[in-house]
Amino acid sequence: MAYRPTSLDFINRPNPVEPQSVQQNHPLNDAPRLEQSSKEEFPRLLWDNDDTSPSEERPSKRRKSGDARPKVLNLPRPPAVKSHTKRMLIPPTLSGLHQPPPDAGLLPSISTGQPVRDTGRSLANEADAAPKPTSAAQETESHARAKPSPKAAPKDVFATPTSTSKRNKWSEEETAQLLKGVARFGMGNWTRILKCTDYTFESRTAIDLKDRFRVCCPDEYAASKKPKRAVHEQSSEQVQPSDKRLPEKPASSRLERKSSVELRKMGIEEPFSKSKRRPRTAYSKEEDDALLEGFEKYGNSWASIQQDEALRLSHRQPTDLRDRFRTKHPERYKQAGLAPRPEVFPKKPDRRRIIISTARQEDSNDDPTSTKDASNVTTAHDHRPAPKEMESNDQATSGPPKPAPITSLLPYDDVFWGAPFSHGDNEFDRPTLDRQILDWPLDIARPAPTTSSASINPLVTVKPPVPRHNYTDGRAVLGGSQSSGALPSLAAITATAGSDGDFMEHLELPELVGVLGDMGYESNKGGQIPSLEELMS
DNA sequence: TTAGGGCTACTT
DNA sequence: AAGTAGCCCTAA
Repeated sequence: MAYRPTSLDFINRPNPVEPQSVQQNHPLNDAPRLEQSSKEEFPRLLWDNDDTSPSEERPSKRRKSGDARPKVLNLPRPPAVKSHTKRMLIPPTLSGLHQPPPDAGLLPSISTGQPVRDTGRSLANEADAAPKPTSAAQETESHARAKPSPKAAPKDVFATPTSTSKRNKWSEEETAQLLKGVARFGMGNWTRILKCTDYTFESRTAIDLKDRFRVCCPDEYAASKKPKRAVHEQSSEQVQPSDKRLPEKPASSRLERKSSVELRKMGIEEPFSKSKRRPRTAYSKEEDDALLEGFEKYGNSWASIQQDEALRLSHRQPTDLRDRFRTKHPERYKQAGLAPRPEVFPKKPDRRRIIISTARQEDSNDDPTSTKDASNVTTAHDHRPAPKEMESNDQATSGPPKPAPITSLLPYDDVFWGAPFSHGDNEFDRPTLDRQILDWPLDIARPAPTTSSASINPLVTVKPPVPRHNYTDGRAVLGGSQSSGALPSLAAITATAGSDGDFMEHLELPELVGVLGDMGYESNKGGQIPSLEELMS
């Protein structure tokens, strides 16, 4: 999830008046933090953390990976983010800057003792001022957002360290900004409102805006959610003065509602318009078939597909057809030489645990009863296991719901092989087994393990996860699964060990035996995985 | 007109 | 809260 800066981010910048003198090192690599760096070091660290020659010019290009340098700081790296992305990720080098210094409570507040927001400015005055470009509006967006607005005084967290609540309460003024933005851009254009420099928000996200609007104007929001016809039917209700609405919500949320009088005070005369966004319409099987047929006929000429009357896709925009094909047939889309849909970075996994699920072999993949019931509307993930399917193991039959077993080992996207398995001083870095492995012998219905060993081989019990992410470089392709081209989990790799003798040649992942070796097991005997008893002992 | 990629409603 | 997918924006 995108990092959301808080007021601490601004407050905890190095104090220009009284620099810290306490030595702080990076918790991961013991490198000195930026706070200790001199002014000369600062840009150097930003641009090139290993460059020790001050006279050397800053390189105009990024260095190639082959340009080996001896003193590279081995910092963990965040996921690659495009330069123009709006996600605000703090470089690891700066990771200490958004944490309170150890002596934060001793430092005076940077805000000059005015934690109370300036609420004296009346909403009417605010409304009178038409949304004209302000000085803040003339700044760049990032600048404007990085610099706390004078209207939104930062919380005095140093003076009251215990009051650093995670709840960022909406002020009247901020709410007025939001409502004016909605009146201007329409409901649904939350990001646009957020980006607009005419309005200032306190570290809000687009979802925050939507949530706040839903609280303040629940009827308008609800009306905007209804289908178009229903919205028209509700039009009289929509223009009804909001202070006469029937109370359906608890009193607490009613207090937040904005009456039409209040809205008028803010300069909002017209009822809120809905976002111009078209309603979502799922694709039918007929449309998908026609689209596939059209693609085979016209290729990526989406306009041609749309205009072909025989395909009956004229109600879809060419771009929509492209979008649908990209989602529905990613492989074919890729084969056409087109870039796949940009990947959304998954949540950072918890690498403290390696969970081995006790998924049964018989309920894997081939069980048609466990698949999500097919609806008329097809989706692009039809070939994937639905979440319900993953939970359809015997553990889910009764009793309190257990957390769904995680069927992949060592998620690929955050593998940091250097430290966790080599640092013996942190037990949380060590792999562990899920307790559900202990249920395995109780399952009498289970077929005998494929190994002849009398001991339980936990790795045989691993349910190979269905690949979810495709990779085009083929660096991690198992056996014959070339077509999917997906990076398998370690579970999938180990489960197929022995059936495919040379699979290791295609992998860049570390061998499991190496991992086990770091746990204290000697590098294996002939590729044998240690038994559960050995692992548990 | 298309490609690339972001936004957001909706579902789980 | 996270994932998915339909819609949207914008550069080329």
